[in-house]
Amino acid sequence: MSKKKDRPYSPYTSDALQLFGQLIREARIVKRLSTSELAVRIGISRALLQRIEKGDPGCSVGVVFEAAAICGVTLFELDQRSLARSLAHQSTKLALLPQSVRLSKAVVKDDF
Amino acid sequence: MSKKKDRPYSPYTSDALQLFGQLIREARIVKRLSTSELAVRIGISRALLQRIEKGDPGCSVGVVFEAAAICGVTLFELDQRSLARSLAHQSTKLALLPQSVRLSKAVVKDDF
DNA sequence: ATAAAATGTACTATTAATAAATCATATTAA
DNA sequence: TTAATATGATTTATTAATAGTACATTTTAT
Repeated sequence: MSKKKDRPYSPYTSDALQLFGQLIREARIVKRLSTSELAVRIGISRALLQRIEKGDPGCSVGVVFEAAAICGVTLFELDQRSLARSLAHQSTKLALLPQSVRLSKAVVKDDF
Repeated sequence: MSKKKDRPYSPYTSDALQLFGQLIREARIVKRLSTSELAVRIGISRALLQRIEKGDPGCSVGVVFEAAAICGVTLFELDQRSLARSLAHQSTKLALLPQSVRLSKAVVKDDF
């Protein structure tokens, strides 16, 4: 049976997921943690951690990021402080952009 | 009511999720795409895209990465080819590590 | 100013993620 | 080698994610 959604993912997404999972797995092994031990630290089941390490796209992004954080795998190649600063900066930048996107009709009366 | 799981996320994870969502939002606006238009391209509902842009940790990592990919937001700051190469390299590296982690008993008879 | 359109929320039904338990297999310290 | 243990895989019950819809609000081109 197996009624899973089977969403189409781009190769870029699939590769990124796999790479991310492998980075977590490598970090875990280097730290000499078993899947059970790490799962407990993250607060998830061992089965879920195994899916994360395999790059399963169905895992929630929060637990995947948390697993990375606890393993010491950086996100955006930024440490905690740099990440906080980037977020603040990005928030400011975003506030300056238009709040809603609408297509402007007739560019400039379509001149010349 | 409201029986949501309420997992504890570290500040690092929360910040990373928010930043990621904002990068996607910025890219969408710069490309002059409405949330509806982008959602269609990603193949998800508009509501889900809005949760992604807000940095909701409950979204599945696959759709979040796919949204980024379609918006042109890079993962690991790598383009498609570099990402594929990194994955290949990481796979090789991982194959050289021990397949299972076990704690070696009695470090050195606990001497000091 | 105003009207059209985008965004923000909220609700429900359906589908999928997750935890927990179990068993089989693979791995490694001794 | 072998015995202990980690890993892989599966199954079931529970909980949460997602799509779809609708409606209120905000935004912006005119």
